[in-house]
Amino acid sequence: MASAPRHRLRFGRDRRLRASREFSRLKSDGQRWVQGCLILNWALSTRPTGSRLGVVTGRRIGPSVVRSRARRLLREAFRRNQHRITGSVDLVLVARPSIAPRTADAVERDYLLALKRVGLLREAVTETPTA
RNA sequence: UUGGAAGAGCGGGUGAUCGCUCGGGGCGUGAGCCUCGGGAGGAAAGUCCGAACUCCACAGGGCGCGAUGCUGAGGAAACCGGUUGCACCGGACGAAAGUUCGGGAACGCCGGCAUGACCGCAGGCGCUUCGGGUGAAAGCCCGUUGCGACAGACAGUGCCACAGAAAACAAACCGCCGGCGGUCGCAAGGCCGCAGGUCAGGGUGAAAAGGCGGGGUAAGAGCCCACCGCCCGCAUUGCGAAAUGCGGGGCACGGAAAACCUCAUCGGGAGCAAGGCCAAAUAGGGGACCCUGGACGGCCCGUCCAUGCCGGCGAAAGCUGGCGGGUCCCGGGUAUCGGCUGCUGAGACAAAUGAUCGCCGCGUUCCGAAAGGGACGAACAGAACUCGGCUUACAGCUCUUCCAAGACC
Repeated sequence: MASAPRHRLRFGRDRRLRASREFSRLKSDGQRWVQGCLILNWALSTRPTGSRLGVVTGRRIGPSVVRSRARRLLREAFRRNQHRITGSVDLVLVARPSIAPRTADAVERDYLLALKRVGLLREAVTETPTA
């Protein structure tokens, strides 16, 4: 019955980082962890409305179609697991070139492992809800 | 049927769950929620050409720079105007399906409508393949195949590797020819040497300085002649590229114009990070330099226009100070990838168009006698103002035409 009161997995504009200075702030002042095909930059946020995400896909990971796919996969990993983050955090996911051949499942595993290593992952009751 | 070439088209479908984005409608004090609808490509790519749109600049001439280059007649979209009036919205009628009226403006149609290193069509010229005709041959003619960014290499400057004696005001290696000297020989003549003549022959080369036949000559040579080719001029025909004819020239003319260049035609510049509006303002601090500047944004020329106001000195010309003006630098202000717009029947601005799963279809392969089942795979690639052309990338599939091979009748 764990899925009955399930939170919505929305990802609207208020859940994204949109200002350039916020990206710069996280890059200079935030914490940093490298895991597999991604780099995690994060900092605790004072906003009460929930964690926010920004995605960086540089030109060196491939042509436009590869960059778009990487951005969507990273965004999807955040969206599906947004309620498992402890507290309110601003985080930036930077794609690395090795993301290109990976499946969505593999990207999500790297993402969750990175969150776990930096202590942002809530180990709670939703560990294995259904499957 | 298989394979190949050319051309054209397609570039998986469908459903569920969770999401994104834009617009319409509804609910909510609000955050927001619900619902309906739209949401990547044939190349969205490269940015090679052009158009549209926007701003800036703009009396004239010359130089320079860039683009184009056989001829003729055609062919586009965005955009603008007109017409029609789809989606959608509103009103009326109706039980409903729907009908009708108004708004709306896409696709389409007509016109504005041009240009190209674009697309085919028709033609000219040059080279080329094959066949035929003619001729002693060279060549010429007819048909045919393919190719040509196809103005000029007798306006000029420069370049042409290697080989070769010589490579563009040509050239003498071998050979050929006569003369002189020596030598041998009875002689004809042979051999050696010297200074010459010569380009018919050999050899090198992508190319050897018109071809071929005859005359001529010591040998030769357009040295002379016929034919052919080439160049120049004129005439005729054709819209034209050109063709044909006549006359003249003994030939002076190799390649490359994608080395420079010459000729002809055309050409303002920058681009949606264009441009407009908003905030704060009839705001505005400091320093340096200048006072002739503009037309001129590459350079030059002549020409034209304006060259202000106040004060001091001076008879005036002029000098000088201030106001003012110009250029550059620093500072202040602060939203700094600022907001709105441009901007869309996809329309964002850290940038949506997605993720997962199921079924069907397609291809390869495996198991199976078959029915069927399993595994794997599915290209190139992602809009940012719009449009047309070009180029490049692309798994697989479909259609048309042609070619080759095979099978059957």
